[in-house]
Amino acid sequence: MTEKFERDLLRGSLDLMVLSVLSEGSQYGYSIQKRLNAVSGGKVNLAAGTLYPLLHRLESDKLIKCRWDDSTGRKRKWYDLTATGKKRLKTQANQWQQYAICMTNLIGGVKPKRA
Amino acid sequence: MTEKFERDLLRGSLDLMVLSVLSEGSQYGYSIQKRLNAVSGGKVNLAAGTLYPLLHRLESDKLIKCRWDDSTGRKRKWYDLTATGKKRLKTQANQWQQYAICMTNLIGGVKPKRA
DNA sequence: ACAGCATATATCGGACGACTATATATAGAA
DNA sequence: TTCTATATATAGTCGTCCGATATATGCTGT
Repeated sequence: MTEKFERDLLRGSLDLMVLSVLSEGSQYGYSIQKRLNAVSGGKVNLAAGTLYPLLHRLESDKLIKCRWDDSTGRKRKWYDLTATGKKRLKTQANQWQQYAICMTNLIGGVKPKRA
Repeated sequence: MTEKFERDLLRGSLDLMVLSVLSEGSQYGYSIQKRLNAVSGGKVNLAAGTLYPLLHRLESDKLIKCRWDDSTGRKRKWYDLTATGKKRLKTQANQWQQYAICMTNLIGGVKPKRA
């Protein structure tokens, strides 16, 4: 059931999704994956081949930073937002909201299949 | 100034945008471009190299149909939604709204865990 | 008449990212 | 031991958004 969102619908907001999740606190890749899945009711189900390259990209853009840590009993790569990342999160979220308003106007105008 | 939305933000919803515009009635490529620009306050500014291939794709998917007409004084390629296209518009709009809810939750701070 | 610009459509090639497939390794359960 | 879930990684594929480029017409100003 719970069908996934279409591929390209997520493109362009996946970065924002991950940054948002990380704004809740430290996470590692796998936990981000599970968190997004939970929050979306199963509709965002990132493949590992999507997630890890994405994290590497965010890291090389200095939006997030990582550290290996096994003090929780298992070796994991923990990620945190950088200051730049927090700023980016804000501007991206803002832009997304403007985009959403625009889309809502467009779609909203769809409605009436005449009386 | 009105900056354009980031490239990939629109990816995945451009089809929906165009279908929405066409639900208002017959339009030709150039007018769709101008209409989206107006509705978005200048933030959606499709390149011709984006728009026309997109229209061709929607047409080959039988979501829209076209006819050349110059009775308005100029030769233009007019597009209309097909029955399939109208159906697709509804399901896509619906899916987008679910996606928007999901994003809003995330951006909104995902808020309180448990309880 | 002509220049210049907006209108109008079209295609090609580049860039980039989501996804599939594949690989590796460890922890816990059967 | 075997199987599954956890955990990370990369290579290759594919779709599409966009810039560049091409062509043609209509209008406006000089």
